[in-house]
Amino acid sequence: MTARARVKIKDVATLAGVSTATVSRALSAPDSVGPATRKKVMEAVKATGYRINSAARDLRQRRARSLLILAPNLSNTFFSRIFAAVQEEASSVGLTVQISDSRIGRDRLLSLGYDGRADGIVLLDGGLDPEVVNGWRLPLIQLSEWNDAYDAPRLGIDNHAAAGLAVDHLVGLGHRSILHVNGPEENVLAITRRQGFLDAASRNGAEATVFPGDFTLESGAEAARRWAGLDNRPTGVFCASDECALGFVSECIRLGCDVPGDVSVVGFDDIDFADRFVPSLTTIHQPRLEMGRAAVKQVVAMMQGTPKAETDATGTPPERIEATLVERASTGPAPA
Amino acid sequence: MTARARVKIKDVATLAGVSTATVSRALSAPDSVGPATRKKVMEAVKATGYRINSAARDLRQRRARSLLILAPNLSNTFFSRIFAAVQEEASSVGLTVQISDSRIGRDRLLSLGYDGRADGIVLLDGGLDPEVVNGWRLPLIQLSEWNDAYDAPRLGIDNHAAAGLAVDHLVGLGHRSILHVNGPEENVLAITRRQGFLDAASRNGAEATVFPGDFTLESGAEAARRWAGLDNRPTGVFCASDECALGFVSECIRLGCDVPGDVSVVGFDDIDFADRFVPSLTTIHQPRLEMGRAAVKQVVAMMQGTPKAETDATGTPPERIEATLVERASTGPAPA
DNA sequence: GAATCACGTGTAATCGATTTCACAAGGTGC
DNA sequence: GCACCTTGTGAAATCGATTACACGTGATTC
Repeated sequence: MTARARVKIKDVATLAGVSTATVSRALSAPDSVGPATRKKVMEAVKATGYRINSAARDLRQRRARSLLILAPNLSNTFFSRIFAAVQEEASSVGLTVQISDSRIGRDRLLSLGYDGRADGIVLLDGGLDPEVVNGWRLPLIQLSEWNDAYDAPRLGIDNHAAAGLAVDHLVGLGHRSILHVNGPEENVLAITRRQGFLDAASRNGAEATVFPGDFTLESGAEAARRWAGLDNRPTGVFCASDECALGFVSECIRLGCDVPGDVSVVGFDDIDFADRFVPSLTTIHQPRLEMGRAAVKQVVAMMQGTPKAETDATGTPPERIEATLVERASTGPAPA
Repeated sequence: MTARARVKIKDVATLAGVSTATVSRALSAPDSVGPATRKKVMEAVKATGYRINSAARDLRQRRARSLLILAPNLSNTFFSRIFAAVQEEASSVGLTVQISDSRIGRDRLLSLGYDGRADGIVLLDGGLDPEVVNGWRLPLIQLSEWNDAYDAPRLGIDNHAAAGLAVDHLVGLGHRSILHVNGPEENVLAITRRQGFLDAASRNGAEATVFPGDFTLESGAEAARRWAGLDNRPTGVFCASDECALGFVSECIRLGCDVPGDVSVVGFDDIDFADRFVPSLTTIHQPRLEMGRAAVKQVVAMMQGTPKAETDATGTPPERIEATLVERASTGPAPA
């Protein structure tokens, strides 16, 4: 409550009549000091309103009790729930969270993982320069997106198989010609989903078409206009993201087509609006809460020294988290 | 590139044949060392791959070059764009960003603003214990939400007036009976918007009704069901948030009502989906990018020592950022 | 030519914690 | 009653930077 100068451990020590070493121990390992001393210290702490100075502790302990989250676009709605999960889990084990757009300058980026402010990284971007990523000597986990050139474990759903779920669902409803609205060309997720789409279509003997896209609402709308102009319109559509799917559906409705009467649309991610949109969106559900939590748990495990041999083996199979298809109102039987 | 132990300033100094003081100066104030020395140092830095240890620098300089953002719910789509703006602006002035849910435990929260890890706070939550907030002795700005008990400047739109815009718009379209779906009882934004709604309705001589809500999609849907059960349904609806409005509209459509044919709906915030929803949502636009940027600029100014007298004057009028009404497809003339 | 100044640099103190090491006091075992 | 733990504590080194202060050099001023 004292509004004077910052109180430091020395002040607490003086007030309690002990040494700073004892105060430090009383706070970080209460069992290592005598009960009477502990009580005196705690009282002095309370009386002075002492709060530790993290910089000093971080310096001495050479760690920051902090995690860094990097994502290519902080305003992306898909990420926000992951941020929340990561922050929650991190906070529960006493770690603070630093967040940054991963598309800041190369040098700034390098510094982030190098300045000792974080002691673990959750990376949601597979598009960074591998040299930068591998240059960091910090426990790091790739979440959702990945890059084979990164020398770090990954965590996420099986995107190839998930795309298959979408195709199987559409085929099961009788759709024989299916369109895929792709994500950005160079994005691993997009590439994997696209391949999963093609493989599943071929496995099911369905006709497959692919339109370019970039995960955004606009690209979905654009694809819808292009789709509307086709002679033989595919009756089933699998979009590489929910935003794209929502854009597609909106534009269809605007163009006077009925969803799912004229065309069935499946999205990917199950973002918050997916079930509130009209029609609600059939989509691939990614358990983002679970993903965020698992990522933190794994980074923390690495921080606590999982044997190096295990963590930096490039061949480590990615940890898999189950994705499921949620059937909603944007898909229905193929029109006759 | 050397993969050996972390290199420190001493190593650079040795390699360059100068003292650590000179290295430090060469890096932080290049003009203060001779050109030849500077060159030697820079080369040594490059050769060793030296990166500063922030903990050491933070300790010595008693600052962290870091901003803390606090929001009541990190996965809220309204905030994500603000986060992005804050991060971008902060990064551009060399600050890193720490993020946390503001509804973590009181003690953890206190520590966040007290442990020297941040030297400025952007607070997006008006519902915290004022004792905690005022206990922090850090430049702090209230963004979007505010609390009169916080002893800190605020930044945001004029919510009272903005609600008026919504009402005026509906009245202008001929609606005489208007429903407001409120936000959480104790939330300042909700309270202010509600009051703005009531005042504007009375000023316009329109009939006003208020339903409870909590900003969520579900509460909007719930309100729609309740609205549908009324004998004399208001024809205009003003929701305290876009999510709520989207929930309301979705549910209306589900119930077979036409928007805006049977009922016109106005939202608040202009989140990303607002213009993609079908029908696209008429809403109050909050310039979140601008808000985030302005907040950072102001905190930074405070950090650099705007005279105390100015920054902690409780009577400082809140900085105002202009909100506008965006007319889209969810509102139309009142049915005859 | 003495006094003064500007400039570049090094030495050492400093930031505020943690942790190693040493040691005193009291308890055990034989 | 001696050797040997165990426990609790303090003194001082340490983490890795920044910076106050002092000093040497050469230029400027009168």
